[in-house]
Amino acid sequence: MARQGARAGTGTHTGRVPVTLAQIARQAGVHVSTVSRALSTDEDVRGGVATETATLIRTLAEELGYQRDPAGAALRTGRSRMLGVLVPRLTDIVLATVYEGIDAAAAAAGYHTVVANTSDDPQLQRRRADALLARRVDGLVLGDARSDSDLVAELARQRIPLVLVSRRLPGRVSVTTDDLLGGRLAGEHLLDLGHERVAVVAGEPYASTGAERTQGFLDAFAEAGLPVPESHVVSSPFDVPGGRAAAEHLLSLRPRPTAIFAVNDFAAIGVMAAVRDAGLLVGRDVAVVGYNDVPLAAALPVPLTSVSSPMYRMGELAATTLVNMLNGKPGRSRRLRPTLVARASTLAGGPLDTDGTGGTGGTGGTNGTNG
Amino acid sequence: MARQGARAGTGTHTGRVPVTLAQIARQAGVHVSTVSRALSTDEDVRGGVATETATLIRTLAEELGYQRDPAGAALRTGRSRMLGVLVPRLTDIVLATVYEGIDAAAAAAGYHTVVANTSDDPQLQRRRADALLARRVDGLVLGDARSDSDLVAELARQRIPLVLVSRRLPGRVSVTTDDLLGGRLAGEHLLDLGHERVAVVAGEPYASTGAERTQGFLDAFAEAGLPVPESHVVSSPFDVPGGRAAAEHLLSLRPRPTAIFAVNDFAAIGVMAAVRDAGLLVGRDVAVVGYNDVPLAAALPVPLTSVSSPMYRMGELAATTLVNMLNGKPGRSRRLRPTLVARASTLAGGPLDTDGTGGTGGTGGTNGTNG
DNA sequence: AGCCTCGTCGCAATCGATTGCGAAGGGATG
DNA sequence: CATCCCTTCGCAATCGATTGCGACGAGGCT
Repeated sequence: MARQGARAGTGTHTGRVPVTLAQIARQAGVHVSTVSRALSTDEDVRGGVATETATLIRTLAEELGYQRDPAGAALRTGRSRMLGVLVPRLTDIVLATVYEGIDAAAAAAGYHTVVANTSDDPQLQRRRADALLARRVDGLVLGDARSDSDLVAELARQRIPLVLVSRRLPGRVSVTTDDLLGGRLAGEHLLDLGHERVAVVAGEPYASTGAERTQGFLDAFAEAGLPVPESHVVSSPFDVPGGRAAAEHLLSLRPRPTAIFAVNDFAAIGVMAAVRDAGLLVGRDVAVVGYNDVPLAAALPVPLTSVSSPMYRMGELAATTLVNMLNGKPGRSRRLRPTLVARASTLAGGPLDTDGTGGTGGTGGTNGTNG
Repeated sequence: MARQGARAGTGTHTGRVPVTLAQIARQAGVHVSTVSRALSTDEDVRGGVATETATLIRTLAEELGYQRDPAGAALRTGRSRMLGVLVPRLTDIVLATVYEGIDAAAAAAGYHTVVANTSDDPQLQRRRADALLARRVDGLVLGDARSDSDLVAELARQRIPLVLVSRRLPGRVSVTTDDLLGGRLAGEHLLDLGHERVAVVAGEPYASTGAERTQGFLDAFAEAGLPVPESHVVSSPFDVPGGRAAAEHLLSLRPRPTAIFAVNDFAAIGVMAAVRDAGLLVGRDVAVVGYNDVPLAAALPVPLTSVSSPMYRMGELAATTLVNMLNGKPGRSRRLRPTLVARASTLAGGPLDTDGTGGTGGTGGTNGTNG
């Protein structure tokens, strides 16, 4: 029965007592239900209380430093005002950036978020989703949707409000970049530079991102009358070692491709390493294009040409979309427009870089604010 | 009054009805209080119910797919089983890794975590902390403690259980690496290589990490009879542009330093860029040492010598420490031991690297699991 | 003047879990 | 055989917020 008194925020006054609706009601000389209504954000509800009474209650609440108890509210309403977020890995700066956007937009709408890593592992995805649901989140933002898993379908069948982000899935509400277009931009860029023998590091087949970026790229070359043979398209993990291994294979082909498109910047960094190891020069002997334009891309010794995608904005939109759905509005998928940022990895010897060494770019943030 | 039925997890059976303690009690023919006790994790409490009854109830709960409603439990007990985490930025891979450790350990102890970015901004720190407290988190893990702010003191005065991670503050429970030792390791490494004129990119003065790493480094050189002049120690942001700007200044000094220690890997990457821009070769003309040994350090064109710190483990320990404190045990600070990983950025021309170009290392994960 | 309507607000139930207290029962002991 | 103790479990209060319903009073309308 011993309950420690609720703690007040760092902000305002108040001493020890847990300030509840009843406290305010007593001081205002009204019933708690009136206080509840006066403090509600719902317009219709607050309309039920006289303006004068409402302002009195609100100033009183302010003075006492009242903060609604989420547990009480959640118990009564059945909604927790918490959103669950699933990502492959938070140490991946792409998803970390998306998550920052999600959290910012959610906070602006009065929601908190709880995030969990799934390592792109179907079993972990299920476990983490269940854990989030056990926490009674009001909805889910999934950043790790796999086309070879039925987890999303199951969740949808349970009528759990959810929005996909970064990756798409047919028939689901999602917020992504237009990966087909992004891949096409990469292809057209290389076509403009005169490349005819190109290869693709295509990422994991279960991720729509890799698949669609690859498809868009292939479309561009096919339409130009230079179809890319299947042997020049290899899948790989979305990381440095993955890109490196894939590129080692591609560079062993004869005739050797003059350009490689990697569907992810980290894989592209691995590609660049493999190019160097083969005794070739990135940008002159082999052009490299990445995807996402992470801050590091511009800071590399040979700055990386990359398709820039609005990651933070994607997160924001995903969160607001989900919140709208929770408010009864229908969810609508969005595809954001990517742009290509050309740098030395495709332009060495060209207008932007004449000596092939590159310099370190350096406008990029690549931040490390820790210590 | 219309409450949507609680949703069951993806896992087990159950149909529509929200399965509560009352449900189970009815089916088991006992009172809800008995069910509550039988399902409690607290040994003393569960002892109060007969083993036979307990197992019956537990299997029944399992079959029905019962999941405790966090709101109800939180309302009654006053504890939410949620931990708040504050970090400067989640897009910083160092703190992201620490956070992954925190979350994993918290989950293992039955806690969820809620994380928020503060951008190292004192105002944001306060706002985010208040928001977390309003969510009634049971305790706080702070990864962004500033020596020039009294936020931590205020929180402590309010008797809010908290543990610092990554950065220390005098008199507070913290889990960090031994940054004095880490700085010393960097210094001794350069001394071993015969360097006599060195410089330090010291990070932000308000962060204990930068300050102590710098101090340890300076101690090593002072004890060797080669004190580093104050002009060779400059503070800077913990990011690439910050390190770059600081290094540009340091490289303009005459005589030029032969080695630069940056208290953070990202700053070190900026240093390397400045060295290249000055027409010098990293590792031969100027040695560079970083700190944290992020996966990228090994994957750079010139692999970066860095002081490796157990970031994930630090997070784990911080979380378990906080959970212990919540269980009444006294909190004890921990300082984990860092190790130095020597690579080409200090060894070019030496045993590990003979041509100065480095190759791209490549065992490092530098993962990007997204798409 | 009487009746109806609308604006305000109080009443009380309700959400789900926890826990101090007390009661009932069985077994052990004097 | 009576008493006491211990084990096991039920009772009911409680946490804080929300909300349908009903009551009351003032004002307007006929």
